[in-house]
Amino acid sequence: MTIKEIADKLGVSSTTVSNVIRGKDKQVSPAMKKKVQAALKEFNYTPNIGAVNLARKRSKIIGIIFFQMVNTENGLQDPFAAELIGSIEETIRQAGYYMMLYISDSITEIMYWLTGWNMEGLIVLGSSPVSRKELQERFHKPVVFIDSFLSSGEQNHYNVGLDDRGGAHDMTRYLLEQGHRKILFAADNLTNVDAVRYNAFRSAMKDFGLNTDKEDNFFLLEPQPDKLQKSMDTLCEKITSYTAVFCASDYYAVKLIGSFQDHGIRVPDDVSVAGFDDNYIAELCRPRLTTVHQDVSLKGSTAVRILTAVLEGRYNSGQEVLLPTKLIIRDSVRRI
Amino acid sequence: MTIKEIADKLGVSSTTVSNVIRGKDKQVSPAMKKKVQAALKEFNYTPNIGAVNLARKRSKIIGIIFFQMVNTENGLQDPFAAELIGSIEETIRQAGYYMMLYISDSITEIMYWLTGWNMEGLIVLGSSPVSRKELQERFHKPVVFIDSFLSSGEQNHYNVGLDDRGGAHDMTRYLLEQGHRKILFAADNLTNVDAVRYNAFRSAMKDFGLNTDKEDNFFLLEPQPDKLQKSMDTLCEKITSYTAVFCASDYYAVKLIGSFQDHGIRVPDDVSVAGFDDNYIAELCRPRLTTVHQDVSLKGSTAVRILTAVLEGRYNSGQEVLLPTKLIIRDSVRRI
DNA sequence: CTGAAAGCGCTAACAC
DNA sequence: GTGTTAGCGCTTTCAG
Repeated sequence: MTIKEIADKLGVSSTTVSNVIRGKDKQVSPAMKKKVQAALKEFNYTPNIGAVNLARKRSKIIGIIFFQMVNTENGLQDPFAAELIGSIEETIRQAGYYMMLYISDSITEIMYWLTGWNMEGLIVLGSSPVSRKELQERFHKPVVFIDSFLSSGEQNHYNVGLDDRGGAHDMTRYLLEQGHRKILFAADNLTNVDAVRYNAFRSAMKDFGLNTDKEDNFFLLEPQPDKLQKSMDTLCEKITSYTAVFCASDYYAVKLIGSFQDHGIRVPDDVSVAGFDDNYIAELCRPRLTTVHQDVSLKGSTAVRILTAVLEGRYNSGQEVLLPTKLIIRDSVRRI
Repeated sequence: MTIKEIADKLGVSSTTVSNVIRGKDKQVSPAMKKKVQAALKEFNYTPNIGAVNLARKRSKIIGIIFFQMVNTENGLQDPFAAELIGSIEETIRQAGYYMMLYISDSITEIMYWLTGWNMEGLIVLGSSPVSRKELQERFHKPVVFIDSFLSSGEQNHYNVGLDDRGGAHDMTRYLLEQGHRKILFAADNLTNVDAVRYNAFRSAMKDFGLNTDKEDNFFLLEPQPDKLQKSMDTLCEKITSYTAVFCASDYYAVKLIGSFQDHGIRVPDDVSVAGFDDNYIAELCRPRLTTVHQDVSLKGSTAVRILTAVLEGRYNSGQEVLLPTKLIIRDSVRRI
């Protein structure tokens, strides 16, 4: 059922129908309005969104893209990405936009998709720095990154991140307060967010006058599925000289607790373990994980809100938003 | 850069340009073809997909919808949904379609979205039976359900599910072989997939000449966040008369193992626990979970493959596809 | 082999 | 108030 068909049935022009549809009421008589509205209802009219977009030269589509991260399987597997997408979808829908998802690391493909659909804006998860620059050059609409870092002078780009610094600092302080001195930080890389977390850990240690030597306080986990177990085992052997390990994510923390258990090392009796993120596994495992909480849904909705505000010309805050963290004390760290 | 602009620059008609773009080579001279292709490259032409769709009266969009399930939070939180979406996206993209995601349980909203975007097909996750019938009446294009059930005579609808029956049967057999006789089945409902699993459990028990009384072998978990812990506690108190519990999902199994531990009940020494799904938590927790594996990514890609095959008129298998399960024996069930 | 013209469903000046 | 008309960017007859 098209506007024209409705108009014909009513013996009026399509402009009139279009006008009442779009609420340009002032230009149409009350009687006509009633009549048209009745017909609209009767024939169950639904606008062809594509046609509207073509005519209005916009799309109301917000693209969500995953730059696939290296060394990682299907990025959507982890609950973090899932919750994020869920909250993004909800916020987009409520704002009257539509969402298209694309997972790729080919800038060519991405650009084709972006311009082909005339996307109004973009939300990027897991940005890789390489393609990042090209994006900047070839896509001239607002883009909001999640957990990324803006370069200086980056126009029309926004970022919603986490106060990783504060979170890691708080956790380190807590470990120190519980009497721990020999603490190991474990992560699978030392870039982006993980670097921030590690540096905050380090600086908190330093403030306490403790050893800050990377050789001594950092352990690199190999993320590849076939190598991860081996690095966990290595860590288990090495652990005797430490009383606590602070993992860059809950996933690794829980995995590590399991490995410790397999090696007959008790948590937290023999060694304490702390995580980061407060995933749903943090409360599922035993001992329950002491970790740093972040509000993932808020991250997603914030990203969308910034984007829509920019699109509608009503954004006036900074390009960078850092969400707060919260220390969650459970059972995997003990006082010594 | 539009077709017309390119055509003007080259001094040819837009039809010619369009022809080479669409590979209608036979109708255009090799020389012309080269020339146009060069221009296309030079000006970095990208078709306006919306315009193409309008002209061709199709959309190449496949809609993915979540009927929000009752009693459940953001459905996307769980890793199952996440992995599913990931594999669906990948398969859709590779098949040359686009994906739009929508989470809603309002049939009105859904219909608006579906017809407004002229979706070519639909994949439904977590269907609720109510809206299901309306969908059937109002959307006359192929829809593939995941983990649902087709009513007889349902036209143009497909379902990809799991051999839940076989999986639950295998697990029950295994528990019996390990010497268990008093087995409790725990789930948060007795509909859909969970009903199939429970019935298969029951029938395997019956085949073994064992008690099949629901009062005695079924425990209802209250899924609401504030009530779940209480039902877990109740289960823990009740457990003395059983030697094993078979949970309808890994999530509950792991949660239950934690609760048992909290109550000083050892798994698998005091009681065995089995799960279903083989989530990534199944290998993360301790003891590692004995469970029934399903290939979630395959589920997603199968759904998309069926849909695209139907759309392209090359589907000739049944409306119902049941994916196989596999028994995964780990450490949460012991021989008694 | 190439091009003119109509049309996909809708919007937006601009007349009447 | 209501209708006419010209597009939005592309495809697709149908002539030449």
